[in-house]
Amino acid sequence: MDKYNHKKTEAKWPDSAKASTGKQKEYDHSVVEAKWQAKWAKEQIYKTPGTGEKKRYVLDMFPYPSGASMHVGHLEGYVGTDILSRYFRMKGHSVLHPMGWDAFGLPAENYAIKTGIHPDKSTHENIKTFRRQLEISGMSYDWDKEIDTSSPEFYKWTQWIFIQLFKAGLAYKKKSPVNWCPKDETVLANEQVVEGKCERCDTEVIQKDMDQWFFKITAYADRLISGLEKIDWEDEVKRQQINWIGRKEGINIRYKVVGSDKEIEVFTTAPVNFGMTFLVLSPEHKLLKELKLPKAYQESVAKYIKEHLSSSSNSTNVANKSNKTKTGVFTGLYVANPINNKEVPVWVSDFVVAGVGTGAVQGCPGHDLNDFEFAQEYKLPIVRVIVGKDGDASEITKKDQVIEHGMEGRFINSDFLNGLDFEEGLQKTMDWFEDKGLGKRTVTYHIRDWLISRQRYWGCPIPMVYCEDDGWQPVPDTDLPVKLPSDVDFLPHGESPIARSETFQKDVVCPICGKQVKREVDTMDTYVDSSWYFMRFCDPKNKNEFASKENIIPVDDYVGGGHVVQHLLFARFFWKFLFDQGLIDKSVGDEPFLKLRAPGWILGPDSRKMSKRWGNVITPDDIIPKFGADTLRVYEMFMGPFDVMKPWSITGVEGIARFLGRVWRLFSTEYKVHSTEENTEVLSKLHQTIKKVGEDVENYKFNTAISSLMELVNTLTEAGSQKSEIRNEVGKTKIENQTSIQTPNISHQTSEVLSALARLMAPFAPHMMEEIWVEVLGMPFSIHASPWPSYDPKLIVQNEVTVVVQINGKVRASMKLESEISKQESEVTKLAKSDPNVTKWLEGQTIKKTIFISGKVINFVI
RNA sequence: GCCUCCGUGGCGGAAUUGGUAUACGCGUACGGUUUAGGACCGUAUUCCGUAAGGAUUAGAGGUUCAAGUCCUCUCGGAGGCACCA
Repeated sequence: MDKYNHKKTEAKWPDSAKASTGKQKEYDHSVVEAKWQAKWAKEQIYKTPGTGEKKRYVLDMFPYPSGASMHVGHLEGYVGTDILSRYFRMKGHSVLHPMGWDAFGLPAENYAIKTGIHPDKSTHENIKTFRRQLEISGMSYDWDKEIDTSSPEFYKWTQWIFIQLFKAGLAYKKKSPVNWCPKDETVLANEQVVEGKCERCDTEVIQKDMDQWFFKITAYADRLISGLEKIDWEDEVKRQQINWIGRKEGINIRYKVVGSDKEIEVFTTAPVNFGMTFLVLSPEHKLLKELKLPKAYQESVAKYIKEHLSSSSNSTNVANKSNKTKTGVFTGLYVANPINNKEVPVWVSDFVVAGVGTGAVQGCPGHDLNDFEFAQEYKLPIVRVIVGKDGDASEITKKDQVIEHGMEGRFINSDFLNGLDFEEGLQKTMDWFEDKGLGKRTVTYHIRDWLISRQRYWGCPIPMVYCEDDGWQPVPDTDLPVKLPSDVDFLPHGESPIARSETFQKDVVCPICGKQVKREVDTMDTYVDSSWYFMRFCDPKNKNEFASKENIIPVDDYVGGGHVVQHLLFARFFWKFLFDQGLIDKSVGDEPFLKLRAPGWILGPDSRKMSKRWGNVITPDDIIPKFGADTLRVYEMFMGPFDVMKPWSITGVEGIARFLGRVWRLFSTEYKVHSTEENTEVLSKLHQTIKKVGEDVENYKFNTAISSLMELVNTLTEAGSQKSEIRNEVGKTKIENQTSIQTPNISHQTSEVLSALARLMAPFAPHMMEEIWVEVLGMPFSIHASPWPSYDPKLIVQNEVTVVVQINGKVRASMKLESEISKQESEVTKLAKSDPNVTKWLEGQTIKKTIFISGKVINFVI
């Protein structure tokens, strides 16, 4: 603990500048940062330009303003997008960089239950804290575009979009088994159930039959997969989305139950029907109630069903059962396999899940691992119909002999399929069933329709009324928004607290017949708000539309973590829907987030996740008063790659503070480059850095951008100190005494270098660079509105390069050569052979081969 | 169980298409400066060795003139999916 209690010790910062010379102007970050933050706000320099050729939308996933304030980990993504925004503004783009609040949500309501403080009040207090923390961090948000999902101006349009979905047949109310969290007393979407538990409170989720609102996201399943090809996201995230959607092509086959007129339909992706030896129904299967079982089996089957009826039949996120041995029971029934006219037994087992496919599976144990395990457990026959690439055609008795779909193989023991390739044979089998009218090719999905009803208060009211004559009707546009009532008690009673509001149901009439009706009392999942907020940012004050068509643009750079499946999938669904409705311009495309990056977590100094529990939470308020926002920003970006986890280090922060101190002194000390040689070296370094920083920023490689800036600063400092040494000898003057920045005296040549350096650093350390720009370099306000430096490719080329001499691949010497010479093999060979280190190794040897890599390496093989 | 990504000094981490491994920063040591300092400046710092030299990117093999980078296996870590038919 003591190592990290920097809060307690009075920091000695920021008096570094004053220390080295009594005359130098001090850099007091608290004064400078406050000064420029006020000026930037007053001059509105971050206002989104109304017009502009090169529009660029840079967005953070907006935060939920929780009671705990922001910590330095939250800031990482915000600093990244801030650097991008500042960089693109300097590059001449019209940047839209807004911020807002995902203000509805359960924690505020739970807090209200505990304390009696209204969610509206606590949420807005939290927003104030969050906004202040962002402002003192020097963020360049256009605050004119700020939005708050809990404001009626915003949720009016959430409701309006709901109604559009309803009118398009994509919002519907249906009674179905749903995930119910007994602690939060609300239903949850499948996406919000993690390992059978509530995502928020970790309570075991139970199943309940309830009448709920759904959005038909399944209608977009295919497009949600195919659209991923067009966008720049991490492959990992794309894969997770594809996985969640879970598209599978296969066939539904109907089997006649022997001695009955009933049929059982199974879904399979791999109909290896000559290897089918049984059929399995899930315990929930409807037919089990309809079929007449032989007496001898009735009792055991009923008992099995009772014991193994899944507690969460609808959810595919059921509790972990996969490691258990499979159980099951024979029903006494048989079905006929038409392809070989064999009868196979029908079993019941809970390894077959009701919600997947048809809830019934054909058992082909030779070629499916689950079927194999089941067959082994109950001594059911195992027939081999595929030979894999190992050529083994013997009886299958071991797990690793099972050749599954997707592996290489050829058919055997399968009549007309014999000799066919695995995949080809499956297609032939499907053709056979389709021809006979016994089956039909189908596509199944893992994704379910999105359940959006919540029995909670602090959310957007669902704008629907129920009329006994006309059914569910949307509230007319002119009556929107349906305002959230304030006269409620928050204690949950298994229904929405709004149900107990006296004002909410007052004078509500059916828009069709005018009869007195009741409003829907449930609210929407907060993911509905976040599914379209980024569109509202394009036109946040529009009173007539959710956002006008000409203003909506997709997000170019979207930064945020988590929510990989939920938010990103839901938001893409909304965008595609509104796009299809013609409410988004066709030219901008049907994907909302063109590039997506997730910042890695910042861990505590103890390498544990920051949390109150470990006492390792560090907030911007712990750092900024002592080190300044610039130090915090540069440190967070320098820590490591943007997208990986990394631990906080207070000595690392101090290192950055030292670096910025060096930068300040570099500018505030008279600096000149004298000889031509140093001059070109410095210029070459500068132009290399301009190129590298630009490229790195665009690729989110902020850590290496900063290290190259450090190298440039080191080069400049060295060049400066060489000059000072000369003066020391000649003029016998001490460096410290000769400088003062009161009247900057900077040569033309130098100011070009320094002006470029200041601009390169401006996105990272905006306050100090503004101070340097205006007060030291005497340039007009603001550095953040000045153009990004451009580089000259000719100046990047170094005139001296190092060529390495290898013997058998081992480095034996290196030579500094002029660039031109380093490209000539004969010249380099001659020079290399004359190097004493090389001759020593080559003595008495014959060179078998020489490999020459122009300008880099010459390798002699002996 | 399956899939994906990752493993580089005391630490965080750099390294175009295979072409000087350890950039940059932290820490440490010594020296300087200062009334003093946890500030600032300088030098050193992968390991072994006085040196010449040798070893080194989790471990073991392989391809290559040349491997942190490509291939195979093993170990370790992170994440995702998890009876998906």
